[in-house]
Amino acid sequence: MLLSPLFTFFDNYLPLTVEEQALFETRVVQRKLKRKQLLLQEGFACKYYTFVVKGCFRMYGVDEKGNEHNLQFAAENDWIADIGSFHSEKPSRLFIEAVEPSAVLQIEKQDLYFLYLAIPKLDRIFKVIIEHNFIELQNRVLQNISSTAQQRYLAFLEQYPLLALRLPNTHIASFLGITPEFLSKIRSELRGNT
Amino acid sequence: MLLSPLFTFFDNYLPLTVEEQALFETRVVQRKLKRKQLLLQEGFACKYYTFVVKGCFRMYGVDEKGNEHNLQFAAENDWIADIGSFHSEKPSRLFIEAVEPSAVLQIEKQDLYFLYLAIPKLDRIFKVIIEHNFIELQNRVLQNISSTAQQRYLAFLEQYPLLALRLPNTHIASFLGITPEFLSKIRSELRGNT
DNA sequence: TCTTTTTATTAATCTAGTTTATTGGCTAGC
DNA sequence: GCTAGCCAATAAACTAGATTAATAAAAAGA
Repeated sequence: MLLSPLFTFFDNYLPLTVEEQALFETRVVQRKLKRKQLLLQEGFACKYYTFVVKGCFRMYGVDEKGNEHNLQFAAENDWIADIGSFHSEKPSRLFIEAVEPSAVLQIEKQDLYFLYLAIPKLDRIFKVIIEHNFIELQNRVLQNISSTAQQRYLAFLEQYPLLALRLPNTHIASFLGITPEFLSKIRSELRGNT
Repeated sequence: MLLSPLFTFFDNYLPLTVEEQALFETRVVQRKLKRKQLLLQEGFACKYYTFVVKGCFRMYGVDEKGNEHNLQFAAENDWIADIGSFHSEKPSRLFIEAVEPSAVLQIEKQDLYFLYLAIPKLDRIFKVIIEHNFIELQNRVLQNISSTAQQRYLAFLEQYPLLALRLPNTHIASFLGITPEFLSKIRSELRGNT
């Protein structure tokens, strides 16, 4: 069944009953995306909370010079959305793009709000999910303000070994806040090449 | 009354009933701190979720060279805790220090968990609080990977004008991920001095 | 008020990371 | 199985920001 990865994911927090799952199912839509297809575009409100079933996404901002900066990646069993824009319905400043051919489940705001009321434990579940994401992000900020690019790259490899294999280095460099050229230099130094 | 700032704070999300407030009161302790006094020390578990009634705190990590890196500030009506350590009860890698003489309200883990069960809307409230903090942190990460130190300093002044007046520049520099000397240079450039 | 500790500033030198340009290898999609 | 458009690597010149050191200014607290 299509939603089973999502319910399995919830099982890690608080399992939903069969009735709750049925209710959830009526409010979720599935979608498939090709490589480079956008889930969210700057200037538009983020309409969906998205759960990744298969594939990989990146959320990024574009600066005044036109450079892209990867803020977040999301692969299987991750959620991705511009949460601020989702709740406020204001235009987002971010993009979300499929890095690979992907499959997702999406919930609209009105449906998520309905589900929060109908299934109170969802407040608890999403509170814990976002707490986890918050902790991860806090570690990243601490890394950013206290470590060199090489240390951050090594930490990235350690924390996301599978993502590191799937993503082009240029996306990893952008996530780390350095240029692809400098990442290339770091990699060659780590290799020990002259 | 001592807890009124906290209940006023909750009113911005979902107001507590008088009964709920009374219940809350039995699980909260107040505490006063002198300048430089620690709420949390590296190596110890973070025992409390702390709400700042008066004063100002900084949460920071110390790197292998002994340099401090400010991860977060918290002033009146902010919450502060090492959330990961609080839930897991594992030793924290962070410090929380009073930057000014301060007054706080604190909840222990067992009490917070009790309150989550007794007052279900607290799940909702804390979900929204942490969502706000998450969005703020995400903006900061995007800034860190995409802007120069000067741009980050100007953004800090704009976003936290009052904090900028209360905090020594050395703490602001550490928050921005630069040295105090370089912040001094930025400030002199902004002043237009030769 | 006075003393001690903390904080801000300046300047010279050094380095991590950027910019720009060029090359060759891949791989997606036809 | 070709071909166009990515993507990785390298290198030289350049710049944002770190480091070191020394002095001035300002708060804290008693």
